Amino acid sequence: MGLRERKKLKTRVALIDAALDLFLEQGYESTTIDQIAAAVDVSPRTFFRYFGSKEEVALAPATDAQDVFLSELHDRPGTESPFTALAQAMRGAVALLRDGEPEDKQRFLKARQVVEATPTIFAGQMRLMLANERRILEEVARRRGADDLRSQFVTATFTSTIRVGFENCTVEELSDLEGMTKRLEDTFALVDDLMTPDWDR
Amino acid sequence: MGLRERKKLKTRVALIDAALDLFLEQGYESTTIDQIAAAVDVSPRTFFRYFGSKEEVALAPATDAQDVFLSELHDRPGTESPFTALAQAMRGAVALLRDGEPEDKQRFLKARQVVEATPTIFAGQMRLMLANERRILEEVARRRGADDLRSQFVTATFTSTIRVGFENCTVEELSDLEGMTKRLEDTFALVDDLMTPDWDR
DNA sequence: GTAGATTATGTCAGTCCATGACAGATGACA
DNA sequence: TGTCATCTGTCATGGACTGACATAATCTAC
Repeated sequence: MGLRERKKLKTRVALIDAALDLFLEQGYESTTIDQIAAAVDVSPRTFFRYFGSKEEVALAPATDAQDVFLSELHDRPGTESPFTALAQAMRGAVALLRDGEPEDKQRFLKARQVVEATPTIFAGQMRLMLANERRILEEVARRRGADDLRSQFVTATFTSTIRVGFENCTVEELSDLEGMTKRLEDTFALVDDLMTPDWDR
Repeated sequence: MGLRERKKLKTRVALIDAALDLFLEQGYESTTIDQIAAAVDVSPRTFFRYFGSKEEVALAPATDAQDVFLSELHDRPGTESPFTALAQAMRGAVALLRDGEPEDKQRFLKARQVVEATPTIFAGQMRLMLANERRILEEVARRRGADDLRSQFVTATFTSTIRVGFENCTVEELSDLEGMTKRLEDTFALVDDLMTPDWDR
């Protein structure tokens, strides 16, 4: 990797970190692009060369996490039922974060706090999840061998499950991956309980 | 109702109609507040006295529809299971729209087209639905006698069901309540199929 | 290492969304 | 009719974003 590429990556991460710290400190709305840019010592115009909007920088960690999830999903064995594969991919993504760089984990947790505290950002995350849902649907349809209403429902149920799991996290659990994992497992277990056997086949 | 009050209501509806027509004609992003205000012959500043943001005017019909739904939900008999009550309330809300003023119906369908065509507005609608979900959860928890994870899941499943039903609408079905109704019924039937008996009790 | 091509960055000007302040217009009501 | 409350327009401002252009940094080939 050349110097230029490394420098860009560094600036990008610096912008995300500066933005998240400012958002947590003084709130998303009252933080200006000028402040974020000044903290990293770049011009405001440069900020917009890295991120298309103020919202995008707040959602960058979530976006990255979703990419990790999708990559995990593609690695799941084809024998697993759709929902099992989705749940396992989620566990895999969380495990990667847990065993990875502490800085990445911190960044992810900070971003989650910002998302949770800011309605407009929360809506943006929903948009991300729905965009992702299309790619998840492809995988579900592939495993079930049918791109129909039922595949859509399986996919939407997974999205709901993740969402409800996250929503139940208390403030302290938001800064702790273990707590988040437990909430997710509880919700996965409930789905197993309420669905008819092979509902996702 | 006094003249002043009637005039305000008239201006509000005129702003919504003008905005929706412009959004459909030239797209949401490329429509300016100035254009909307000019079409109704008020100052741009006045627009913001009726709507807090450009997004709000696009979501006004959706907001009204959700209020109707909640009111229907409260009217459902207490003997119905939570999910049944939710589905029936939805049917009731659609029926009200079908049998009501043709203009209201047209406005609702136009707004749905704009929502469907504009990602940022779509995200906004998600935010609306999630805000509503809290009030729906109260009703579900009341009927089940427990404000727990399961009540949350029932509520989230309902939201997903509505969303999937709407998503499946083709472009022509978006301008036709009957088509939308059929999609919703298909999705309700699927839920009945995939869930264990009394899953929502 | 130097020249020339690429690409990143800063500066500047401009548009649009959104909000506060104030003054004038209009409906409400005794 | 006169007074009061409320609505509206005008003006000024700040902050998000974008296009255009010049400068500076990196890369590539020699």
